[in-house]
Amino acid sequence: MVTLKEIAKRCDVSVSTVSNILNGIPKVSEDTRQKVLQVIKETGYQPNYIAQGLRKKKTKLIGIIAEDISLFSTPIIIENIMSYCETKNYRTIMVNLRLYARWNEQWYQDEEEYYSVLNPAVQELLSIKVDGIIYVPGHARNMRCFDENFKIPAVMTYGYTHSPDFPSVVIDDEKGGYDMTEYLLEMGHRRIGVIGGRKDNIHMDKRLLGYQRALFDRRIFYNPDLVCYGNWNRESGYEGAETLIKRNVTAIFCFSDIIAGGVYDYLEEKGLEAPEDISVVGFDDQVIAEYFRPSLTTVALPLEEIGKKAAELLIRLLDEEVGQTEQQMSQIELPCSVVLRKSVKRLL
Amino acid sequence: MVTLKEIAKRCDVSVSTVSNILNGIPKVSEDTRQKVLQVIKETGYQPNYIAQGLRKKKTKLIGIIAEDISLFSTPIIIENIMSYCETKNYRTIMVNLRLYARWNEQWYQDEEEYYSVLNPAVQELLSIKVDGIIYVPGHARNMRCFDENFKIPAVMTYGYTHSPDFPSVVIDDEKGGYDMTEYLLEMGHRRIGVIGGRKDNIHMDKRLLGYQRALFDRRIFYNPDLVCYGNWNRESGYEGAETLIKRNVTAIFCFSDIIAGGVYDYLEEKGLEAPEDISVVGFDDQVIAEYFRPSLTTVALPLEEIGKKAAELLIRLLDEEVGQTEQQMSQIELPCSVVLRKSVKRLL
DNA sequence: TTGTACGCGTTATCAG
DNA sequence: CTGATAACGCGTACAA
Repeated sequence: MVTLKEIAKRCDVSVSTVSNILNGIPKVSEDTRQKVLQVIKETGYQPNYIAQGLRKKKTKLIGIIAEDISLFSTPIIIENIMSYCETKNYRTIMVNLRLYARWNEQWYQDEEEYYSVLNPAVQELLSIKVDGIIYVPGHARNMRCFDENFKIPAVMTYGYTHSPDFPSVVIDDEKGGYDMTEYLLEMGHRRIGVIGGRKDNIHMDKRLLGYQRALFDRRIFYNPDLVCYGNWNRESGYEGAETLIKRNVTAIFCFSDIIAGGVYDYLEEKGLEAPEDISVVGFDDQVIAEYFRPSLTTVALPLEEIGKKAAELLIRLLDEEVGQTEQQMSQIELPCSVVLRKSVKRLL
Repeated sequence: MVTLKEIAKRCDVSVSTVSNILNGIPKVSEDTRQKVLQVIKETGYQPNYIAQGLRKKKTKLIGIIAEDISLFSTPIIIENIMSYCETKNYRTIMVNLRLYARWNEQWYQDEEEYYSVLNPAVQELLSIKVDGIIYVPGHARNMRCFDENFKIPAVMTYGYTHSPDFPSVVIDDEKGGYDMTEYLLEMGHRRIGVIGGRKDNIHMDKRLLGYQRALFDRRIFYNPDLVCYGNWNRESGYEGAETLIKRNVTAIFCFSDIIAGGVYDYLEEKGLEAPEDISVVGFDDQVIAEYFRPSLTTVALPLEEIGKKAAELLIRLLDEEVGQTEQQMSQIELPCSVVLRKSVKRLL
């Protein structure tokens, strides 16, 4: 690694002079300035960020903790965090907890195990002296990643912190559920089945709430028999489809695209076709939605906006040294959008 | 951050004593040992890795440079790197170049721009004092990421370094192309079309070479008219299908699953069906392959193995201080595997 | 323009 | 057995 000292030696000047030049301190002769800049260019010198931070107390480095980068939502959020940070001259670095690969969905069960993975990761970022941290979980839930006396600013994406100290940027699941249900109602559907995840899951509860509210606004009775709980996976979709079709629904609202994949599986097996025989919609707008036949009408998550907003929030915290007062927006909800494709039929 | 000094103060001992206890140096009374360990547990103290590295010259930290974590192959490779590192008690940290998001496929064109992104990322990892680096590109090509006098060990995945200093772990594209072609031949196909990427692309060239060799081994003449160059995307698949079907192929070998998606688009539009009217196979075994109707027979990349092997190589370099001599295996090729699904029909 | 103390948390060394 | 202190690395700030 090329250091300041080396540059100084090559130019026969002191480290101070080189440092001054780099920091734009004017009291340097033009001659030495040119010479030093030349050598810096030749050697490709770049400052050691850690050493800089040692004195300046600011590293201009933001740490990202991802629960699992293999989940479809994570890279998109991270990409947008990074993109925004770059425009504000912050660099980023990332640690990956690999929770999903490690424990396959069970990670939020055992607190102790969770912290045994989280804490070293946090320590790693603190060692590096990041100025702030953004946390990117795999799915929405109530989070307690950092305790109250955590020293540096942190922002939560996707999850709920319920803490004014750590703002969170979440998706508006309820409105997503509402909008899609409203769309199906608009298309003439009245018996709309639902297949989702487990009962205590935040996504599940909020989307279902939106579904109920949309029905209610049209004065349609909510029928719990048309709601299937499951595991967010393809099998749940298959089983849910079987149940719901027996109960004569005209449309199935899957709370994930993967579930919709299972519904398609069932339809294919029974020789049925969407949207002719039954309408199917999803949630997430994963890449696969576009490859389904027929392509899947679904609800797109505002992942780009989440990343951008979280970065924006953190950097504001960092640059403006906002007091606790300004943190009214300690929770920001971002809207989903319905993406129309070809899996819904208009009735009548 | 809890520091050694704090622990020492709380226990009324010196930092040296605490440090000795943590490092298992035996000349400490059992009493103080217990007390200190107790306090360490209570406070959740964890050593500052950077400070440790300052003296020990080893941080037990491995840096990963990803060209773009949004590409399907990257998270899988990284996941497996990390998983292996963890078993060997190495921690990992990652920087993301975002090349794809930045320049959309054009990143390998302009050297200067490329290095303007790569160099700060490398510097970031060097600042942090990682013990070694693994590079994860978005696609295979010849790489010169690090110059000869780069100080720390580095391993390349996916790309070709052609340098004994930096071993690379790559996929055996040629054998992948061979095996799939051989499978199609085995199924009775003789006129097999190909749709791939651009001409100078390593994946394209090697897969095509495998295709040719498989034909040759069966004494079938290679017909360049049955090979369509393109952009690896859905549109290329659509256009390629149009061309190849006019030329009466019975099977189309798409060099990516995405291309196969375009072929399916074309078939649907023309009222044709795979595999009845024509057989279609892909390459990559992305998640979408399983959601295609009919599900897509394709070639799976050894991404897990790449990640694991790269980590293994790097850690061996790190732990054993191998001399240049032992680095015979400066390039390791890992085999792909054919995944049979439902998009191929047996002829006759 | 230069010399040099200082910032950080840990470990190594040596004295008590 | 325990503790004081130097050293590690590199860049910045301030006095000279």
